[in-house]
Amino acid sequence: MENYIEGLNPQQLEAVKATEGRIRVVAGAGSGKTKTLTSRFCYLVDKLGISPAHILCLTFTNKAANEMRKRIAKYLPDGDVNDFICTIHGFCVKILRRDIYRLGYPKSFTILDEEDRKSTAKQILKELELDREKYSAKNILDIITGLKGGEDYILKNLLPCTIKGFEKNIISNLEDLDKEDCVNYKIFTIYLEKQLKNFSLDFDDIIYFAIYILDNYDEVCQYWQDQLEYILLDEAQDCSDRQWYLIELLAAKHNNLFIVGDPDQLIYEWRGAKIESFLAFENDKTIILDQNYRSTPDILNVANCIIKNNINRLDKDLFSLRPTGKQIIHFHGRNEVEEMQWVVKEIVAAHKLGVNYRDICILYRASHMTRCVEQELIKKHIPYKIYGGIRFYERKEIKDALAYLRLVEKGDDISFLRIINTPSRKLGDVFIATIQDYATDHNMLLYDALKQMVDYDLIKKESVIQFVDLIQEARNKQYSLSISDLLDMILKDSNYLDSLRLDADEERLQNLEELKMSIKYYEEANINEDIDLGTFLQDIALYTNTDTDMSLDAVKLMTIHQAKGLEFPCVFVIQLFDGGLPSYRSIRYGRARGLEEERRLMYVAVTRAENILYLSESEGYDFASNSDKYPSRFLREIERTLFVTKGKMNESLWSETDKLIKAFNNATKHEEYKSDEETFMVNDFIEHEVFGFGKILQVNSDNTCKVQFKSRSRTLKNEVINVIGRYGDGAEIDFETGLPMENNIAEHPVEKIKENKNEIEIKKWSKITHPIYGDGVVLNVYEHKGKRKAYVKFEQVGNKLILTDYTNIRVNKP
DNA sequence: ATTTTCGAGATTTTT
DNA sequence: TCTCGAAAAT
Repeated sequence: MENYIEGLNPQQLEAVKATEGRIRVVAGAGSGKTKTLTSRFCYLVDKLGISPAHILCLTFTNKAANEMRKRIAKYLPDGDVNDFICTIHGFCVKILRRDIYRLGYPKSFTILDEEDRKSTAKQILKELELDREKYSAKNILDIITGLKGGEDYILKNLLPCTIKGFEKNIISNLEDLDKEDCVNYKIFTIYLEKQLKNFSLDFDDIIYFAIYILDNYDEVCQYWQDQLEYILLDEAQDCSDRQWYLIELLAAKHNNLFIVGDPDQLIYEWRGAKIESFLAFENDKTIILDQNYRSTPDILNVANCIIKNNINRLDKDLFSLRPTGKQIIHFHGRNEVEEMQWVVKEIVAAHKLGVNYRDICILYRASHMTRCVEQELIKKHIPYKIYGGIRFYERKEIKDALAYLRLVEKGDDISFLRIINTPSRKLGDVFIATIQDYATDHNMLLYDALKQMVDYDLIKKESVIQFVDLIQEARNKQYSLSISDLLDMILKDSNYLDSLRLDADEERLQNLEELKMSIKYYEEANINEDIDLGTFLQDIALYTNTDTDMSLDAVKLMTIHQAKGLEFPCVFVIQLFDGGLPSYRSIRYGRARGLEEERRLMYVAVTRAENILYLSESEGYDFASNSDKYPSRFLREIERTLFVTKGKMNESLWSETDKLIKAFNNATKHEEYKSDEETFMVNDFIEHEVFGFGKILQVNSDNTCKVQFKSRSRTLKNEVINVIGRYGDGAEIDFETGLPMENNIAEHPVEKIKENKNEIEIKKWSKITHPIYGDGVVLNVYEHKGKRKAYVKFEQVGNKLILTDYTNIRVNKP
């Protein structure tokens, strides 16, 4: 039982044992992040006697959650696996299942995946007869995501309006909007209407609705805050603002929030993650894990070379104590085929030397890049498996099968439209339009409309009557049959299986068998729980990956995004041309932020490798960016001595890359990274997220400062430092406490706060009480970036905090 | 009314 | 290479 602590290094151990308060761990790639998290979980249960039911452990992917659960189960003898090791979305669904009835939604609300959203968007295109030149399905979804992410949705209470009368609410705002916005809001309204009609939430809504319920129903909020004594958050750098808001809300009572992340591995900026959120996380203690146990020093050197070109980051160099390994190889192909032939040749060679296929991974930026490697792998009869790509639950036959189940359970329009003519019942657009009209006239769901029309003898088509009979029968048997038997019945009676057999579609049939197996497995795993069809469908909607058999002895192919958090002895990063990685889409118009995110992606790719790293690219023409291919600028950033180039390469290609870099630099929008109008002055006392307290020695013209920290001075970007005080010339700082030495102190600012209509001063040495942190002493009051801040030492927390919100503070009489 | 065929145009990343 | 829509064929 004790052994979960074995083999931890001092920093990891510190992170495990710092159980109370807000702890931030900056965990570099391969620094034993998962190990630290699992050990901490076990420590909480084992040493502090906390029930796993009171520990929330949030991850970003199901894969990570499963891995975590598996590892923890190994140490906790009872097999005491709890429900609260899950993804953020998974946890929000738990919140919603319990309390969404308050918003008038059924417990078995539907979860829409991307394809469902897309088909809804297409309906809207048709209904509004939008100009196809101007609007596409993707376009519409972007508008909707944008509006949902915008302030209006939550703040102006549009979200609860999805329950009733939202239309009025939105339309009343229309007059203020110019024409284009008007169309956007119209699209948005119709989308919400469709969602409401079917009681369906998309992935974003899952988070927003959970926040809404917690914000508006105090007893619900209390319930969860009480329950969750400790919260652990994995991959914290990829949290969006909304997710942060949710997590902070959940943690507000016990305030034991432990976050682990690596700013250098932030690769979801495009989904709302902000590097600043992680850097600005207010914390009692920051622990840095910078020893890498995964990779050889050679590989780490390459990674460090690349990532240090990012300006907006924490300056930390990973080190490895492993012996020097195999040199990194770069291959240049004259064309794509040559590149892939070389990759496959190296795989064959490695395999002959005893490397298992399963230990080899091929990484790429975009999923369509698999094509060319696949061809070569097939030719040489090398087993391989693509992870992601068309995922299991996104396959047509699986979605069809699940749509049948969903139609039985809920009768929603999206499922209905998906399978009403699958397999073919010889029904076309005209037929569906009549049903749609009927449904609109009577304000009904499409399926209900169809059923009524059949009941009233308005439809006499045999195939349709059969269809309705089938669904009705399935509904009758819904509670008496197991889910797998129910599915069996539906697939047989609907002739879905027969239609596949007719096409001799062996693979699809096999996939359906696999689905049945996984349903059986699900039923067995939850045998004690009261699962119904609705719960099952929600669970499966979140579970987009099968990612089970990682053990299969086959070469792995995946996107870099999917490889996050994984490691492989041998890694190939392919298609490293400029425009591929960095992707031309991210860096056009000179987007500096875009380029930095791509660079982090490259960093993630390189740091997946344990022993051997291959980097390959080739000449030719790229359809996507409409340009010739040249080596990636990231290859250019690697010191030449750190890798060897193979293949016939004309050195002049590098200068083409250099031209691209130059063009980019000319177009770069530097204002993205411009610091605030903050003035930094020599002798200002500052605090840095990681290096702690320091004093400014020198202010440079390029938005950097030279800062004296305890043991050494560093030159840092202004953005990453925080002024905490200004005490006049010659003042000295205590590097431990951040306080000025007693001599030479200039005047202290005084902050006035309102309490019960009376103004009360807080100033240095004021004693205050905070609702969460308890009693504390004010060490300093200052203004930073236009915001009032108090620097306070709290007794209970045992550390100092910067407070920005005084609303709940009580000042104690001296 | 449905299915097949053909050609043009587009291609990131995920819960 | 794949996807989508329109036109032709069934």
